[in-house]
Amino acid sequence: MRLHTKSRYAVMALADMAKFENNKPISLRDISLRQSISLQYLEQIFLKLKKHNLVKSIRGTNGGYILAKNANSIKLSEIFSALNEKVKTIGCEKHSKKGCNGRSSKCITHNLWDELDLHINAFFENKKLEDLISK
Amino acid sequence: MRLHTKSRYAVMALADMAKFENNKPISLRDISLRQSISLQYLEQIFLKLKKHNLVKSIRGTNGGYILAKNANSIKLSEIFSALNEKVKTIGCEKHSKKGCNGRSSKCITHNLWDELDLHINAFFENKKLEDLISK
DNA sequence: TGATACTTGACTCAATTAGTCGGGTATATA
DNA sequence: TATATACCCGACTAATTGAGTCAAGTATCA
Repeated sequence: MRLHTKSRYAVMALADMAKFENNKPISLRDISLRQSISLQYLEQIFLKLKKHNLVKSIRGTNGGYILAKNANSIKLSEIFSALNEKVKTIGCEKHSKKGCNGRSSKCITHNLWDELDLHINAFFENKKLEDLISK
Repeated sequence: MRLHTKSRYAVMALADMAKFENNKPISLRDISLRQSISLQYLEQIFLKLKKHNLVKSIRGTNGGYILAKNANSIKLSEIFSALNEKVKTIGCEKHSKKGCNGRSSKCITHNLWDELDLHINAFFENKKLEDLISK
């Protein structure tokens, strides 16, 4: 069971931004150097973060990204959903009332995976970006 | 973020056994048919379950497997650990006090992944095999 | 006008997982 | 004692898919 690097890097990068915030745009180059993440990989990630309104971009010289909202109001769940990270219990359509694995009824463990999903999402729902940098 | 099929099938198979338990060994063939899991894949899975003392095997005609303990005392965490399923936050050695990603210090999100790990494990720690079949 | 930095799609490479194959061995039952 | 059943186990294949790179942009500042 693993998280994708994109989600992990997204959280790292945003935490980095929150930490080094000073009203100026932060360039991906800086984040790349500080967090040891390839610049071009970061570009892919920030494209998604931007599309989901977690960051705003400023182009050109001295450009970069700024957080679109305050770090204390960005939930980790938003970041993960921007990156399309989700719990996949393959074969069981999540929340599906229909069958699993092509069978006509729900599989014997169907409810379990649903619960697990809720349990994990609750974790991300209750964590804010700010929680990562304070202290 | 996904579970391996082996872990999922292991839970399904054991739940199946708990459900159809009647003091006789249950053959993998039966489980295979009921749960639509390939027999040979089940064999791989049960090898591990056996090594971790979750099931006992009886060889020969009318052989099969029986649960090594009562369904209400088998924690899902035991099943997952038998199958080597674990949360991997690659790059950060779990619980490591040393650096992440080759850096000298802990990465900015290190504690987060530790917490996530604990959170997920707690879920499996509190679930018993029996919980899946009652009702 | 040149440098900086965001934008975007396509592509490669490697790892890992899912699942199969085939040849065992042990045991119950007829 | 023969035979069928069912566990045992290592090796192998095939496909996915994720991680990360490449290349060719476009916008903006100084």
